[in-house]
Amino acid sequence: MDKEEQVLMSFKNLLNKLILLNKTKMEESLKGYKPSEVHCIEYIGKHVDSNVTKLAEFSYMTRGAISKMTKKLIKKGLIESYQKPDNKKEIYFRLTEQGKIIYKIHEELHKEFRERDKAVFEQVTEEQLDMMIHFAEKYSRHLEAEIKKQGIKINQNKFDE
Amino acid sequence: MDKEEQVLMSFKNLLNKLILLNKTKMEESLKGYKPSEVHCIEYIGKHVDSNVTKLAEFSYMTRGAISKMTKKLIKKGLIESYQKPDNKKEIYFRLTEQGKIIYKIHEELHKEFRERDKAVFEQVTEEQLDMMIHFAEKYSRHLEAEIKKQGIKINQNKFDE
DNA sequence: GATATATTGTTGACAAGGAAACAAAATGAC
DNA sequence: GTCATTTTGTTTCCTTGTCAACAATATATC
Repeated sequence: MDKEEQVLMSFKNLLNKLILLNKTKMEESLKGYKPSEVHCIEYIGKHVDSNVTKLAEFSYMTRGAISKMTKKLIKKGLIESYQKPDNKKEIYFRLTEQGKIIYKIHEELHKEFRERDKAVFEQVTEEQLDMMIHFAEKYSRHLEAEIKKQGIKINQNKFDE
Repeated sequence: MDKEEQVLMSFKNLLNKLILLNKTKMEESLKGYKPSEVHCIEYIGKHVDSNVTKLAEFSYMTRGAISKMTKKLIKKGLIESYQKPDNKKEIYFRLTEQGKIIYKIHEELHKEFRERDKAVFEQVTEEQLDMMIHFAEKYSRHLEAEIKKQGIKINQNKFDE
């Protein structure tokens, strides 16, 4: 295995572990809420006028899946939908009071995770962090161009958090 | 969003795009074979005496899921199982001739992917690659320790390829 | 304006994978 | 040796998410 592959493998491994650990932690603090649901709440909490399509793109999931999930979140009373007077097609979401509580807890958890991993980040310089971000974004843009070239719809699944 | 978060977000984004693109490419070349199946074939091709448990650990999936998948792969004639005379419990897998063909095609695809992304890697130095690998592995080990501390079983899903 | 095309959200059928319970065998404790 | 514990693989039930078809609305073209 050469270095190119090694980089990607180590990233995959890292994120798998991170997902596993954080998911387990989250299930303790937020019993009854699935990671994908919390993820959805997080996005809605951070973006005004989020709708099914935008959520799907952000989450790398299909609109169908998001449609079902938002319905469930509405039923659970965590989000509510609304429309605008000049558009009868698009449906937007916002958090309910209960949803905001979940959002808050999730934020706290994130802080906890950061605290937990602080030691690791203390061992790299800011320049190194910048370098990695730059690399990942450059690579991302390269893939983005390839995806466009192929005419692939970004709707498939994977890697949330 | 601070830099710590930004690094992880950019990694997630990168891998999501990579998975999406490679998956689509793979579905063209290997019609009828799911990414998880190919992934499984890849592991079996690379490791002698692979069994359900090892495959599960490697793939971040449950033994149940792997058990079902290997059965399907056997039915499709891509792998075969065998046992050792001194162990009536463990069941090992190896590729059939047909499986080796799939393995080969997958290898070729990988080369193709590397070629496609060469330009990105040409813009970073070997030291930078080393640095990133080192960071990811260090972080991984940190999480590994945390996971052990919590007594979590590594069995959940996510991030293959 | 009218009409074709694209976008948005929804649904039902289906498949993949997780959780938990289980049997069989291996390992460990004594 | 015997008995308890652990490991391994399997199965059943259930949840999640994809796919594809669809209706409703919006946008583009003429």
